[in-house]
Amino acid sequence: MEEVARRADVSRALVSIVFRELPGASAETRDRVRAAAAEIGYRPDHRARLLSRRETRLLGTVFHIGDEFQSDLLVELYAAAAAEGYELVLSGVTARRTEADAVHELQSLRCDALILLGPTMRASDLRTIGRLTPTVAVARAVAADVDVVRTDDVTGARIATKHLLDLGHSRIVHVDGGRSPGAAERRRGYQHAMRAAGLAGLISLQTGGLTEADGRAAALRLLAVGAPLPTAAFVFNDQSALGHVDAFRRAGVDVPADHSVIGFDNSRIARSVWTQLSTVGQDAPSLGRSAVDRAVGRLRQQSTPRRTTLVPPELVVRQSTRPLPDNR
Amino acid sequence: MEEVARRADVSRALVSIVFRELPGASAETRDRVRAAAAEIGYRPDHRARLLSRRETRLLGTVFHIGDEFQSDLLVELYAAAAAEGYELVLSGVTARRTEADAVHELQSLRCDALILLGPTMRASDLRTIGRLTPTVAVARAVAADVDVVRTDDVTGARIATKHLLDLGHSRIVHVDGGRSPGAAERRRGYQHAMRAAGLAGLISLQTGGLTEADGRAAALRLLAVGAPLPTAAFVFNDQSALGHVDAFRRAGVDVPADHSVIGFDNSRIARSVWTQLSTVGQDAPSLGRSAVDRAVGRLRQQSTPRRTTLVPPELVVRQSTRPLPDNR
DNA sequence: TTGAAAGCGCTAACAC
DNA sequence: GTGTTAGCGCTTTCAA
Repeated sequence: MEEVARRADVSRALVSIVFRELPGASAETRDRVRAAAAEIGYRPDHRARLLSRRETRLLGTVFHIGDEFQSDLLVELYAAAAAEGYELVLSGVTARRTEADAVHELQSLRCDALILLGPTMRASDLRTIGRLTPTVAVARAVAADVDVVRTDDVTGARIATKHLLDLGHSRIVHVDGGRSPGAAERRRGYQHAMRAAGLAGLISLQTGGLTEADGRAAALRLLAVGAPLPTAAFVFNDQSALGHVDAFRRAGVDVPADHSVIGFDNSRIARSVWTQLSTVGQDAPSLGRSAVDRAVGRLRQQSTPRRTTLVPPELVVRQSTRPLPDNR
Repeated sequence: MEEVARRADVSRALVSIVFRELPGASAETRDRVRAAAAEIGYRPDHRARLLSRRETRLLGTVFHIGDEFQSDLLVELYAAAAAEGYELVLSGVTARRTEADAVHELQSLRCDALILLGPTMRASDLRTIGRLTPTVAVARAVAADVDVVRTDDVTGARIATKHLLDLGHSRIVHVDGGRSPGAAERRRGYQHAMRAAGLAGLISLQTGGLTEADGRAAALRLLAVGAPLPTAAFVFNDQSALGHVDAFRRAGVDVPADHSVIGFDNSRIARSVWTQLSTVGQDAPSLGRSAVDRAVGRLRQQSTPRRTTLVPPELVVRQSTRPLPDNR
């Protein structure tokens, strides 16, 4: 820095001002300083900067490595953070690196706030973290006293069911997510939609889960009961929906001609030409923006009450859902 | 730190020793210090630590957010780095955040070495980076003067082709990756294997690419030519292979009964029950370990010549490849 | 715009 | 084991 100052023939303080983009230097001087820095390849030392600043302007983000949807979120978080003048610091969770490990790393960096993607830790641990640092939990309902930003699962399930209803279906089964996060909400949304359509009597729930195997098992149970089969199914998530479709097809049922299926998540596999699965997609851009907004908002105004932000999901119609044939 | 020292009734220096796990403190003292730290929730300030250390013991890692395989690598890198006493710092690339941006962040943190996953930047830029900081490029062949750790594509292609040959096939087509990274090597491996089997005359190449659409287009071209169709295909990657399979099936060809297909990458979609694609998998654990070993090795011994480490891939047999029926 | 001074919370080196 | 000193490379504050 000293060297840059010397070359640009200004003071060290001025170099600092230029690199922090603060007022107090003429455009001409800024150019001169930047040129001098470029000459010797100077780049401000981030470590020193962090240490000396009162606030780090760091948003620590914990994510689960390999999670497809969290990747989408990270993309949005990077953009939103930059727009707010904050920097994102990533800390990944793996089988051998716990969420607690990841959080500790970020805490020791003195991040101003923490954004936790799909945290699975105990509510009490979350609360402890939240007391120390402003914390936003994303994409998971948690009972701890922290800000939460997540998709409105009830609405999502209602949208999915409504889509099938609009296509003329009435014998619609819901293969649920068992005890998975969000499963209760999606059951509720399905039931609401059915009741709203005056089809309370046709509400039909099958216990499912997160995996293809879960979807397959539930489908086999349905098929074992025999006719009348439901003409449509709303399945907890895309993975399970694929198992469901596969089981129905193997049993000789034409999907979607004789049986429509809609999933949830808009995961990558649902987009493949192989599957072309209709589904409900989470709004990653909104979730990302909201998460950063909440974090930054709390930093600006400490006393805001913690609250949950619900982001509505959107219907994604592909090839696995069709109007009910006239003869059914 | 001062406060911890006071409570544990030791000097600040001792606290430092305990937290760095250096020799020079009795077990009893260590316990006392740790207890005192826990009492007040003390955790060493990472920023200060980084600033004062001569070496940061940081391995900066640039990865492309959303890339499935790079996620697998990150998991291994975290483990390998920890084992070597280094810390991993992640910096993600998105549509709006370039590799250069990601690298700059890591440089300003003064990472001891850089690990770049699948770098797509120009060789000259890579060279510039490599001159400043020890750098390892992973999973991509680059002509710059940096260390490279990548899968042995030639061997992988040979293994895939050999698998088909072992099943009795001889009319084996290779749908290649066009100008994609690795495509030339895989073509070479295929040709080697065919020649080694005395089938040079049956070598058949189709121009393909990275996507399902590419695989489909190549398949349609093959189908248009009419019989005799190849009885097996080795396709550049899993995605393209799925397009290939889909096109053949739609044309009434039974895969795998009448046409075996093997892909490359062992991507998540290949593992799905839907696809059950035989493929060639990159050895993520070895690649990750090798990358860290190279980086750390160079830090310990600056003068090591730069070199490329080739990691052999492995055959993954699933349901898309079958022995050649006797009547063919 | 400048210059000076203090400080961020550690590590490192050394004498004790 | 202790205590001291000297940084690490910035930001922050203040008076000029």
